Amino acid sequence: MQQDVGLMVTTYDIAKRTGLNQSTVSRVLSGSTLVGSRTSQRVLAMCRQLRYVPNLQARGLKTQRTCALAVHMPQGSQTILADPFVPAFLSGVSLQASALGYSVVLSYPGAGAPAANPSLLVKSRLADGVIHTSPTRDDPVVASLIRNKIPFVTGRYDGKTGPLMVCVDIDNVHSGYQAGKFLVSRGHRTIGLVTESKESIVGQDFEKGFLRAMSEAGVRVPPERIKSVPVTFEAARQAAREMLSQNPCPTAIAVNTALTVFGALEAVRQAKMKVLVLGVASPLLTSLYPHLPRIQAPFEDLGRQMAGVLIETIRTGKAAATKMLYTKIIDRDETIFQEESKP
Amino acid sequence: MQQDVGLMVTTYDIAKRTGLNQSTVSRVLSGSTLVGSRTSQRVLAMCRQLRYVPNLQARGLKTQRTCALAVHMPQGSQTILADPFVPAFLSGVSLQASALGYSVVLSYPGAGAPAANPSLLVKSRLADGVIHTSPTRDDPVVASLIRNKIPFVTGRYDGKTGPLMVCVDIDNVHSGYQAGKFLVSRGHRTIGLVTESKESIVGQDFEKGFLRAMSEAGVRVPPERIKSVPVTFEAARQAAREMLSQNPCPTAIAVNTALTVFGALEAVRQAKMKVLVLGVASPLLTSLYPHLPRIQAPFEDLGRQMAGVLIETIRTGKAAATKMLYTKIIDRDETIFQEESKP
DNA sequence: TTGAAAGCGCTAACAT
DNA sequence: ATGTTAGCGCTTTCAA
Repeated sequence: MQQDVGLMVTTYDIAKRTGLNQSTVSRVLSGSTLVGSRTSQRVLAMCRQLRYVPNLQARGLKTQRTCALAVHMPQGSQTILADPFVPAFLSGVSLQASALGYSVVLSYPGAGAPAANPSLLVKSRLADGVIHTSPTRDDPVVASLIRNKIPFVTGRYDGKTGPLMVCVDIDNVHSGYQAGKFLVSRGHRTIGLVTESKESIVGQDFEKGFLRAMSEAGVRVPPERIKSVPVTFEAARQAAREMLSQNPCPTAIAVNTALTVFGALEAVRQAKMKVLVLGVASPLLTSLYPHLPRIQAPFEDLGRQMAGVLIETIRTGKAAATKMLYTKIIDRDETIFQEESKP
Repeated sequence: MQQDVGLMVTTYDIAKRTGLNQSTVSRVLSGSTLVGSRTSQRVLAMCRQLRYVPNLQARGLKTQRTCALAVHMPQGSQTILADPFVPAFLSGVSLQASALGYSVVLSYPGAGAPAANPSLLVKSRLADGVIHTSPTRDDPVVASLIRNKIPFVTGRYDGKTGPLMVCVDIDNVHSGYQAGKFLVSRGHRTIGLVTESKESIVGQDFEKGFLRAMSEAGVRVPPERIKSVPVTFEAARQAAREMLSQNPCPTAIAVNTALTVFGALEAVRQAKMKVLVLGVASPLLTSLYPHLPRIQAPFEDLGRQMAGVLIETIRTGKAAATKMLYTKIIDRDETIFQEESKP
């Protein structure tokens, strides 16, 4: 039995105890092939015995890598504090990162020096690249990342791109299209749409896909049946209520965020009408309304993919290809609706 | 204007360009007083000009610190993926950490080598200490942390403690007590209780506080009016439904998790009864039922406090004092209910 | 196949 | 008040 010394065990200690050179120990640990299998055994055994753990700071200083990803959360604490997808997303990032030998550092804006600026996170050698969730239009953070030649991945972005920048996002055009196709396939012809405000690319894309599906089905959607609202329960309820008082009244309403669905559902409930609401799934939605079809957005997978693609970019030194993820529509019987043609 | 070289700017570069010694540059940057204010100016100016960013790996290797905290998330991906408080908690941790000059690394279990074991996170010099959310009974992670002399902070813990271990938690006895007092003060005398399963310390504490309030008010609570359920919507709905069919029927039900409230509310709705449900607040609860009193748990503050206390422990080398945080009851008119005496 | 030696960028004695 | 020097623990040439 080995006593637990408080001091750190180094490769030098392993070398001393095995009678080998410190660099040989290092070779064994980095899996070098140019080392005898006998010595390799001895070294490995001693590492276990002394509970050797490599010092990542020392390794990183030498190799100029950190093997860490920084996740930069969006501004607007209000939104982000309540976002039900943050846990799933972070879990995806973290699992994929650690599967590829990377760790994850978190960066919320609003505070201390390096955390505020993602570029500094990399320049100060806290991470090798940045996951920048939800870019704004002409995002200054994106500009800074490009200017500083930082490998990073972000969502769909319309502005200037860079050689180490990758976009991975959920395809909201596809999502809206599928939602539309689904409702049509279930016999609906008078369909309302509640999306987040016009500013949002997410909302715009969803609407575009939705309208394409309508047009393919020969369904006309008058402007009063499309409402863009702030992402709040109350705004969504108002919008849906107005829609329900129209003539003709929609038989279904599509909603593109996980929060606003509840507002629309409440409006329907209060109006005591039988109108189908098709919205983005959250665990709570399924609990509250178990027999409702829903749009399932792959947030954990988004985290996984972003981490994977970023690591690839870091390793190869050139941007991986843009990647799109697709939402699924889960029907009330838990089957998956899939319209073949993607827009 | 300075051209943007891709290479890293070091203190040596600053020294060369100012004609000073590299160690003098280092002194200036670490705010040493034994340096002339003239030279200090020159150095700082040159640092700005060359956009110098300190290399934290090098600094850490030398100082044997990382200035980073590891946050270790609990097991059971199902729960954690849906937990609405994760974002608020992480934001609190991150903001407080960066305010004190620390960064945050994330560790979800279930994957790669160092991430799985919080002790290794510190031994591999990825962090100086660990935030271990929600310990289990006789938690092996806690044991490992103690054994390895790792500074860490966790929730309320009954088992063996260690010299670098701190507990910070929300006082659930107090929470249950306040909930009980509040309901009594509003005239209720027949009150049901739905808590999470008997195994959970959180649930036990809440029940203890609740019963104390009842006993102080001279209200007897028969066992059938207390139900411990798994933290699911369905289980809570069942439990509440049974309770509503009892005779006498409760006029109020207290619920101690943010998810199960919805189940209880649904049961009340379906029974078409006017029974008050007092549960833990989530953003969605306030949206869906705006005119309901609620128990507000300070999760962002919990993150802040855990980070603060952990950093203190790291810096001083001895455990900070245990700290308790209190929930608040927000009444329907948004005022805060506060019973003076704390249990 | 292994050893010797240099050095990543920084801090912190120690010397001046 | 500033310069000199020695490492922190590791990887990686270059020799042997």
